[in-house]
Amino acid sequence: MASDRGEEAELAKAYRPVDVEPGIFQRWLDADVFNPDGKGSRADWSKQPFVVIQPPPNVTGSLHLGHAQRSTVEDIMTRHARMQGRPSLFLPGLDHASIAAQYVLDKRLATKGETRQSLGRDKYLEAMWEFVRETRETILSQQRSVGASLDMSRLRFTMDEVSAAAVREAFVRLFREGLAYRTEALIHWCPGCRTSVSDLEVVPKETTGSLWTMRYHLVDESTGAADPDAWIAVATTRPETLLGDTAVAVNPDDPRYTALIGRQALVPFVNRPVPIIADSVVEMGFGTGAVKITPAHDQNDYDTGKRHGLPMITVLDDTAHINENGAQYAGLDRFEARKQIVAALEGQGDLESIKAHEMMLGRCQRSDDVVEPRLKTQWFIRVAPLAAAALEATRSGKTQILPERFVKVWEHWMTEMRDWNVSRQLWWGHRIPAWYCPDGHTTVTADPAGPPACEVCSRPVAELRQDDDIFDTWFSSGLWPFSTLGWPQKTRDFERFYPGSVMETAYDIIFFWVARMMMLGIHLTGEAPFHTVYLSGLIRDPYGQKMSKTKGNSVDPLETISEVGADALRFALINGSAPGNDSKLGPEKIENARNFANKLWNVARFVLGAKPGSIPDGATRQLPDREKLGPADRWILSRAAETVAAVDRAMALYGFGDVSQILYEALWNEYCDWGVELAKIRLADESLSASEREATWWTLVDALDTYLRLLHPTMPFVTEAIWDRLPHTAGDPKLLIVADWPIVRSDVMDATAESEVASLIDLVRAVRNARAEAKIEPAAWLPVEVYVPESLGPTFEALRPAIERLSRARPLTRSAGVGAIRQGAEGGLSVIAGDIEAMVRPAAKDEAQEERDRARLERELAEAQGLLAASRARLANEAFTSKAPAAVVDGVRARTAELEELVARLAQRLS
RNA sequence: GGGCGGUUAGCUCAGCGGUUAGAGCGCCUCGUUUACACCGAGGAUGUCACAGGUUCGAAUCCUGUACCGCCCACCA
Repeated sequence: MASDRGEEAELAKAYRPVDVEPGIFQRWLDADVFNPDGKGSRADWSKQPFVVIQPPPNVTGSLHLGHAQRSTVEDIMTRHARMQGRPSLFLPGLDHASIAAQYVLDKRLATKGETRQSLGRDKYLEAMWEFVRETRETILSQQRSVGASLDMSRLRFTMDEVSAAAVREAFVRLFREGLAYRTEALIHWCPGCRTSVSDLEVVPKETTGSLWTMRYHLVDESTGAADPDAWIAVATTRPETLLGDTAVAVNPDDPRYTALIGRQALVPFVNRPVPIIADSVVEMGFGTGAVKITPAHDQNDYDTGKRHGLPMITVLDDTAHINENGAQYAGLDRFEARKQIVAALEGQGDLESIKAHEMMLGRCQRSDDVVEPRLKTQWFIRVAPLAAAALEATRSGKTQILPERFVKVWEHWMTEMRDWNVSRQLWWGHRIPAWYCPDGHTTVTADPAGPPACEVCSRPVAELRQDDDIFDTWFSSGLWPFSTLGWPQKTRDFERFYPGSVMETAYDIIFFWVARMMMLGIHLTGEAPFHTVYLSGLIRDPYGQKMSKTKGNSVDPLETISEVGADALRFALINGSAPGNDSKLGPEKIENARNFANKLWNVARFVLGAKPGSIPDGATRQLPDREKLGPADRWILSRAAETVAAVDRAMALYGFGDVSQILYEALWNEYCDWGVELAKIRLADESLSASEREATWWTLVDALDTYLRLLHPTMPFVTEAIWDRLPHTAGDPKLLIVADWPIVRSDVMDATAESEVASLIDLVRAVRNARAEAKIEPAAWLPVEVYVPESLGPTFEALRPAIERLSRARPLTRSAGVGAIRQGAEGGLSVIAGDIEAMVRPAAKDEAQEERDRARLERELAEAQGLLAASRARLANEAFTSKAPAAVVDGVRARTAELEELVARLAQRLS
């Protein structure tokens, strides 16, 4: 393709992404430009490296729109930095996603009649590795199809050896510092996944349950037996846990129960006498005001139990069946046990009532099973000191959170966070490097071979037993920004690329991931892992719902890419979206983006095809000689320079949506609609010298070159394809991806050209408007007389052929004064555009047409008068003139004068 | 229960203290001028949710209200 450069490249009439994109990606790969150390890299190592951190997608996953959007944002930042010459790293990776991967694999095994348990740990892990080998390429290739310029030479997987070493090292350090500890505590248990999960993995869901009110008979103090006539009624949503009850609690201030405090109640079925205790957690107004306390199966009760030193009786096993402590209910599933217990209570007359009850029920994020609080011995990370350091980093500005409104959420959460349970009773993940000896000592080591012996009593390793559990996936994800760079080794990459620049992710994993990276990163490396946290919004369907395959409302990014191309998809995902805001993506938006890609493609076709024959093929691009330029040329160059400045400003604020909008408007409304249209006429103007026509063409090329550079991060494929065919300067690299980001060229900024050309564009618009409103045959050429102020004369003359053609004016005559035009107004269409006045002369007298024109002028007059009145009223307001800034007051004065002038002119035309 | 967003043209959204509130789509009228009908020219459409307040000036800032959405929270 490179060899086509300069030749008359035949381009398809419509932009066809399929013809263009695969080849381009391959060219980038061949040139080795994604790797900042690659042979095609033009990285300037004296500049601050740019490192974007992406959440590594799940190995078993496939691309959805959320990924596509994030990859796009990350890629835009990376490409932008790369073009600025900064060594830029966009590191690809995969997450092993313990629980999610096991969930998927288990389902798969189930179709073959196998289970995790039937295979056993080793076989299961083998199966997992095999599975992961199959799936891992999918998501990576999908990311590439969006155009993500990932440096594949640095691909990392959270289960690779580098990551494993980091996990062990991190854990050992935390353990030695007392920040990792093992204890029995109440944790969330998912009976479906058969593992504990962290607080975050429990999703509370609105559920209609029942509130059962049941009687616990009091223990007769003299006989020690249940008193059939005395009871305390308790309300519960979980009757089956009564098997594990060890108290009944009432509020100490509740007069109804004061007399009962200190007495014993008998738990049904298990016939356990338990104390009636007083605790202020009990709400007097709820239920009966008396609560059964099951410390081993409820967070609240656990706390109450701790406060009162109550026994904790576990009645559920790993599969949520009643265990041996459940008397006759042992072996029953929790819900079956509930049913039977309720029935039994009712049978013995101890069930007072059943009421429907709205409540929040915790379910497993992964399997949707109802999560069971229960006691387990697990490893925890002491979070308070880590969170404090993370908070310090955001408060001091070492790490900035965008958009800012998330800071409050962040602060709140980091302040309230409970210790993090990192043990998982799963197999796919990093096994906890802790060994226990029969004497109860714990030995922890980073050595992959394990410890030689118990570090307390020196028992040989053979007598030690390694912890069966693995770490929560987020523990290894939390090390991602540095484990990927080889930490704890002081590698070259770690030195150069840590800490990262921007961490990009959707706001829904701010706690799961961002918080953990911050805490672990600061603690283990001494530095916050990134300077900026950029939080993206979620992509929703056109109805604002989360997309999901089961709902059938999901847009498949790959399908979209095959239809409209990655560029259009990227543009659609970025345009009109603001950081942290959810955005909706429907077919219209994608179509609009596709149209934009096509527009760009076609204007490039035009420019390439319009090359004057006097310019040899393969000529080097040069900035045209300013002397040879027409006003429209100066205008377009100036507009392009202004656009560079505007894009730079938006980029600095991470306003990628703004960037896309600025470029959309500049390219379509300015460059295509006027720049190219004006240039066409000049290019065909035989009265100009060849060098002048060449200068106009070079201007088009120059501005297009600028726009392509600016647009490249957002739409890498089309821009690369077009740029390839455009003439280049000697210093240009072969590929746009490594070309220099445009600098703001103040030397081509030209305020005079901008305002003069804008005035004449307004004139053309006004003439067109008058003609259309009067319903004049669009194709008709009509004589137009025009008056332009003296100062505009030269520009007007230079653009005369263009104005003629674009406003279909023939002949276009210039009148010496306004008066002359106004005098001959009879039957003509009056046009006022700023300082310029014109008169369009229809071929024949047409009463209806005149009437329509008059109506138009009257409307314009009324409008101008309204505005004038408003302006005058403002100036008449003493408070305004004295208090508003001088510039604003002057602006209104000038505006008023203009309006007065306009009103006078319109009135004169109508008289 | 606490917190955070949102409420702007028929639809989706941008604008977040200063002239006449914008875009895309849709709609209406025209149009095959040799880049583009995935196009061009022109047009219509808004008490910027509501009520107060601050200000010379409010869609924009403050307070409250109403809906909608999300996040956090141990009423069993």
